[in-house]
Amino acid sequence: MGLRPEDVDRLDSIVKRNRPLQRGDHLFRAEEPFRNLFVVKTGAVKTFTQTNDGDEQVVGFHLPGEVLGLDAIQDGHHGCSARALETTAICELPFERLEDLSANIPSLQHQMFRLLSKEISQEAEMMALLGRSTAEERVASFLLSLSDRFKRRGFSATDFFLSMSRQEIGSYLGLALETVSRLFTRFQDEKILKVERKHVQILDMKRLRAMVNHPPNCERHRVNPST
Amino acid sequence: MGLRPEDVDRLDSIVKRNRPLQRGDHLFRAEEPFRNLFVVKTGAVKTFTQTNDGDEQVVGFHLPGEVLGLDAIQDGHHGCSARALETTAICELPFERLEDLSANIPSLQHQMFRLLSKEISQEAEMMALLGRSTAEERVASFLLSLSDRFKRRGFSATDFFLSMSRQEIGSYLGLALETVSRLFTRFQDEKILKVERKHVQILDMKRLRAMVNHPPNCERHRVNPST
DNA sequence: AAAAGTTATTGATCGAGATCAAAAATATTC
DNA sequence: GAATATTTTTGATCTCGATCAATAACTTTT
Repeated sequence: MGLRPEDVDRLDSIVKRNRPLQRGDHLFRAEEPFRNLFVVKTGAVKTFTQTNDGDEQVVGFHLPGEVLGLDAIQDGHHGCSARALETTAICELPFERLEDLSANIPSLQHQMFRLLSKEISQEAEMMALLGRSTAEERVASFLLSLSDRFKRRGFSATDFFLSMSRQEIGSYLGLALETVSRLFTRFQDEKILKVERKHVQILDMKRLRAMVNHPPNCERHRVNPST
Repeated sequence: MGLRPEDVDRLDSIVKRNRPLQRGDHLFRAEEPFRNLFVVKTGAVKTFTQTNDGDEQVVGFHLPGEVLGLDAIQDGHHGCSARALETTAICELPFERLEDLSANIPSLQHQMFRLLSKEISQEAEMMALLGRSTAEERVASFLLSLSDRFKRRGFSATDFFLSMSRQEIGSYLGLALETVSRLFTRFQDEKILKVERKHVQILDMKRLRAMVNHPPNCERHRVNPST
């Protein structure tokens, strides 16, 4: 990432490695004071908030290489809770030490700004998805996003396991769990996917991509027209 | 913000002030190279992207004191376009210079991290809103958000002008413009608002807040159940 | 391996909000 | 200020996806 080897060592020296989390273990809880950023090494984590009517709203899924806790820098408290979706190894980065290092290593400061900015871009994209698309488009986007992220980490882009339930996917995408399930079934009928419970294979990446770029009813029945 | 006076001078020395934008003028366009962050001094700006079917998707409204361009740090290109909604005064902050200064002024670096983190938190909140709430809740949230932001800047929290159209509000909230219009009418009938085209007065802040915290059908007809 | 609990699928029904349509109010142009 | 264009309001209808319900598949416990 453009850091000199000796700077990498300095960064490495502040990283704490803990014993792995088991499925269901909390990494942190909403309202807790913020001390560390967390990086997923292996496994998967969900972040979520409690809605006013008591049930949980998933705000993100975090795969290996991804950072958690960026929203908490703001006021020193976590705005959401984080739980492991499966056995998960995590690194801890004490944020104060990271700030000190950043002030002394310009390229690290730059990477930090980029990291935060990337999070902002991705969330903006998600807002656009939630604001305008059909259920079909949301599920397709979700699968493509997972596929990309697995690929980037060296896993298969077309054959992977979902570590989250239909319920959690639905909550994240603003859909009922039944709708998610039905779309998986439909995509399978259309030979776009092979789905067997948590095991997903993408058979026709092209058509999946086309769903996101050219939603089914481009002229009529759009969610947000300006015609 | 915890900066020493001499640091404020240094920060001030890199700020550029341009002539005001007129309604409809572009501040920047999607894909353009990123050089500066922008701060709204007076007026209002919308940011938006083009959807694949050609029309515009509003991703944010920016009022005095708010910063634009944070999503572009990531890869050096703007991910959305920005246009003035009314006559608007803007300050420009050359980002490279800001990075240099940040490396030398720890409290400035800290403020930068907080600023980026705040943007992440706010977008996460918006995602939650788009993911689970009814049209009523969205419009109520939107009005409360504007009210807060005006108040923070010393304007009236209960009496203000919308600089954006119903269309733009709808696009931002993931609703049809007709739905926005109908809700304004309904809130007026219920004596919660007085709306006269762009002029909004909040008559019953309590009930408006209650809509966001206790959505109408808390038990049934929720968008995302987990019962 | 049977029992109990979870999670996922599938079907039937219903409603919030999108879409279509037209009129009314406001803004802009000539 | 009449004419044209834009924005907003209001009404009627329709659809996607939520909700309700029941079964099926899988997991965990005993």
